[in-house]
Amino acid sequence: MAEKRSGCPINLSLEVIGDKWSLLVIRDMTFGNRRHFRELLTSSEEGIASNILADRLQRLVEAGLITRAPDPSHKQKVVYSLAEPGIQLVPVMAALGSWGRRHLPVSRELSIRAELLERGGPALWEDFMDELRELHLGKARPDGARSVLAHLTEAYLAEVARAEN
Amino acid sequence: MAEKRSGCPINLSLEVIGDKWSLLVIRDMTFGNRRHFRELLTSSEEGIASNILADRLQRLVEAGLITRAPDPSHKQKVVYSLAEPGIQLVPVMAALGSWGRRHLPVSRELSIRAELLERGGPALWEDFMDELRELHLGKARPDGARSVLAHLTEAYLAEVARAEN
DNA sequence: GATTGCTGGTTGCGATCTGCAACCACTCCG
DNA sequence: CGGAGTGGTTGCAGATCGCAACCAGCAATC
Repeated sequence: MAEKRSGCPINLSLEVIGDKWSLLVIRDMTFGNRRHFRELLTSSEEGIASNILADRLQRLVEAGLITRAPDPSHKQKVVYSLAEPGIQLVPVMAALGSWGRRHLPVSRELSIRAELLERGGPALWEDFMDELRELHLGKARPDGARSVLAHLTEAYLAEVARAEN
Repeated sequence: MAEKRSGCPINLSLEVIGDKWSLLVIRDMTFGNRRHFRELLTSSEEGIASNILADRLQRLVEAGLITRAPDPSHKQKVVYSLAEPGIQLVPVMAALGSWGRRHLPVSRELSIRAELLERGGPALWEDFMDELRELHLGKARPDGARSVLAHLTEAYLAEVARAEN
């Protein structure tokens, strides 16, 4: 954070999320709705180490992408939430997912969400971001608004079930 | 490259371009039309070191994002070109640029391109990618097709000139 | 035909980051 | 009180990074 190699938007973005783990943490919070340290640690597909996770969470809080708050239900628990800048990474993850799906050896189960995000386009991303604002920032939204998260998760689980048969 | 922590598209993408330099090299090739080692080395806003540049170029070639070819005009010269997967990173860079422009302390000159890419939307990106296919892959395209690169570069230079006054 | 400069790199080395495993203080539940 | 669960911290070996210095081959210059 001290550094600032140049004022280029791409460069500055990379200085914040240009490493192998930060965006995966955001991804799990966004698509997996994981909010606690242990959830992020043990449910990670890639097996992040606890010290790396602690470091990344701290950095992301400092950078303003996520927030950290005590959980009233348990005095030692901590809830991590996406802040607005973190929520707005949805299009970035969608673009990255589309690219990876096209050019890299992805697994079908894990790429179904990327496919749906790509097909849904910006309109779907906006709905998803509104849903995240509700989940993470407590902003109410109109009754009957579709749950993109549930849609994505169902599709993922269906693929998992299909792969097992 | 040997690793493959998971089959998630986002994770796999990060394993290829998830570091602080790879995407900057692609950016300079894409928006600055830099094709030679020295160009990439000395014109880099961020001051990449030569060993890092050499390493990243090699990795990007191995990953299939760019190609390396001898330059007929000078037996020791080498030309680096974007391959199709590298060209298709345009939407990723556009998304990353939009995000950075919104949430980070960018400089005006360097963010004008991100702004134009954002305003132009996917239609502009497609034209730009077609132009890159012509420049890097030699694929002809219809006469009279607009040059997005020239447009972006002019806007950038105009901003530089404006900042000096 | 020696010099000078440009070409794409390589080498050495210290600092930093990564990844694994073990450990810790605290809190809630029974 | 005992045990499971909480968010982490600590130690340490190995990999990676980043800077600076250096290098051999080629081409134009003097």
